[in-house]
Amino acid sequence: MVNTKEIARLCGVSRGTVDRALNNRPGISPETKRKILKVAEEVGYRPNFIAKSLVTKKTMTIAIVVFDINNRIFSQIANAIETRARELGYFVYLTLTHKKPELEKEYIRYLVDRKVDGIILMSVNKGQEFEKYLRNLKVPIVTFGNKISDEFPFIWINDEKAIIDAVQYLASKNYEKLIYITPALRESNPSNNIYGPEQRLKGFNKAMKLHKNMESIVITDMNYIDTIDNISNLGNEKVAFLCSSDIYALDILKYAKNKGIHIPTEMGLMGFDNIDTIQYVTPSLATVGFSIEDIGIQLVNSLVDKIEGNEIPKRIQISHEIIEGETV
Amino acid sequence: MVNTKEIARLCGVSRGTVDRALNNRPGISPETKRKILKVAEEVGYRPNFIAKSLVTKKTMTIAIVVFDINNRIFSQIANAIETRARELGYFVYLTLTHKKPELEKEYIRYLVDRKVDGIILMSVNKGQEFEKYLRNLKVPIVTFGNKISDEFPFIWINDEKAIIDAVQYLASKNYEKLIYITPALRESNPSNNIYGPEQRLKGFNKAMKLHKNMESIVITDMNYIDTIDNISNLGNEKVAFLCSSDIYALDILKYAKNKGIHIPTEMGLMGFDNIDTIQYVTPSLATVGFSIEDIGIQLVNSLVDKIEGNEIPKRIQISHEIIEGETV
DNA sequence: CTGTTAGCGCCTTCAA
DNA sequence: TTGAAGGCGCTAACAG
Repeated sequence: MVNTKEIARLCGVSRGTVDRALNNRPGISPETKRKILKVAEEVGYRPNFIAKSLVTKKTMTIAIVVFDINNRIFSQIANAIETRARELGYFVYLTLTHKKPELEKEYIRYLVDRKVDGIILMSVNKGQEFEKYLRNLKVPIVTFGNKISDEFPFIWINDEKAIIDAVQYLASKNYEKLIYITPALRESNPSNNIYGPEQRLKGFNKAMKLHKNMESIVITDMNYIDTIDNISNLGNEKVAFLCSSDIYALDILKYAKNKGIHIPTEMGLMGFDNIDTIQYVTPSLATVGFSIEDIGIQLVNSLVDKIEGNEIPKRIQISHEIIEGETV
Repeated sequence: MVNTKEIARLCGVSRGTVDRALNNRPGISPETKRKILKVAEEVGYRPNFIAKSLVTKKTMTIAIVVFDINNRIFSQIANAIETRARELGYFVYLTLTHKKPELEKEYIRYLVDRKVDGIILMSVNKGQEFEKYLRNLKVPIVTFGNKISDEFPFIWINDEKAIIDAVQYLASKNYEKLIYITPALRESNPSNNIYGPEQRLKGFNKAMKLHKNMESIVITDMNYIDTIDNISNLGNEKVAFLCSSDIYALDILKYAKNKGIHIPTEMGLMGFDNIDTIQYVTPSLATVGFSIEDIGIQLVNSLVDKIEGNEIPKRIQISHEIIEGETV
């Protein structure tokens, strides 16, 4: 691979002049510039981005750090992030933590060693120690899904309000008893960051105070299907299952079909996230939707803003809406 | 950020010695090594990966270049690739081409400028010019999905045989007429690489020669639902729809439900890919399955092998299987 | 065992 | 307008 030194030799000029020609810097005659560009073209010159990064201290690289992308919602976000980042000239590292706090810390560390310009993070870690860890890294960070603290910009919906709206919607459909499914709460280690699910649960509890005539059960079990199976008295009241994520709702839908339980006459069902998978199921699933793509775009916009030294908002709230469906 | 020069100064030794301590290189006394490591620890020294890459000419980075990851199958592959790559110490760039040939070429070029060690590619481009382009880049490449040529290692199932098996399976269920759905064939520009869909169609045509008593129609239209709607005579023979991808099958399933067409009594339906989405639909979709995770792992293994200078097989064939379902 | 020197390929400053 | 020199932070080769 030919470098600027070689081009300088070929053109009989100095490397500084070659640099001026190649990077449109002032202080060079049109002729020599033309000549240099011509030679560069001929020999197929390509700048070494690594060398450039070493001196400019800019890698034009950001990283997305997330559990995994098997869950639709994360792959959709990653897709949006990559697309927007490329528009702004950034390449993106994909980094999966598999919900392991130590791995997450290690990977973030490595990314900083690699001099990424910024990080988009859905964290498994939380707490003061972690905040200090991130702070010391001195790398621009924006977060989504699981908030870390007010210090790190958070771009997401209002989970609490969204669940309240969902409950309100179910109430308007005359349900008398709600069973809230949120397995994440027990599934993960207590030291893990589960801000999202926590906010949603908080919303649920608040909502129940607003609807005092409604009964409620909260299931935090990963074997929620078994648990449901044991609550066999679906008889007396009009009951609905509200799930903290569509994937659980889909599971329950499947269960109900197998059991021959008719939805929505025998039980109501509502999800959350509006992942694209649900468009293929029948009856169509009621859920809470929001623009995942918008989140991805805003994450990148904010991060790049921060990278460029601007102040950015600590919180951007994405709007949500109730998606009606045949399951309620 | 402190560097080796600073540590050398603090320890009163030369940078060479510091390097020996930090990188476990021989030729250093245990004491000085201990001392240097201690100081490095204290000042929170972190190696600059960019600088290191510049001299070693290794970035420990690979890239995955693919259309997008909205399609489940690609996000599953990307997930597997990232996971395996991290195990081997590589970070991965996610690069989406949105099926635009020029973008793909440009991005690959940039990745090479960034000195990625290798590329995992599902190509939109094809042809001799493109092959030459890749060859000149002199970067290790492995491919999946759309083969480019025998020159570039290809890790994938045998699409042709898989469709033949699918037809065989449908024949065993006594279907008399098959309608093959493969919109990709017309959806994309003729100069695009659609090796996968082409192989599958080839398999379908071959299979039809083996089953001369069966009728067949091939629909290459993106508006296949409309087309199907016009073929209203589902009356006489026992007919099945075979789709080149599960996403089309899911679409048809939805259509049939809306139309009140009963599956499988009034028509059979079979997909391809076995994406995880289908586990939630009823009736359960018959399809062709294979280990997507295995493909991801093998892609990384092969690429890294090649990066390390070893010869790797030009073709690794992943096995497939018929997944039975209630739709046939 | 340790220090010195010379790069990797680029950018930046200062002189000429 | 151009050239020369120095440095980004690290590795590598050769002396001592």
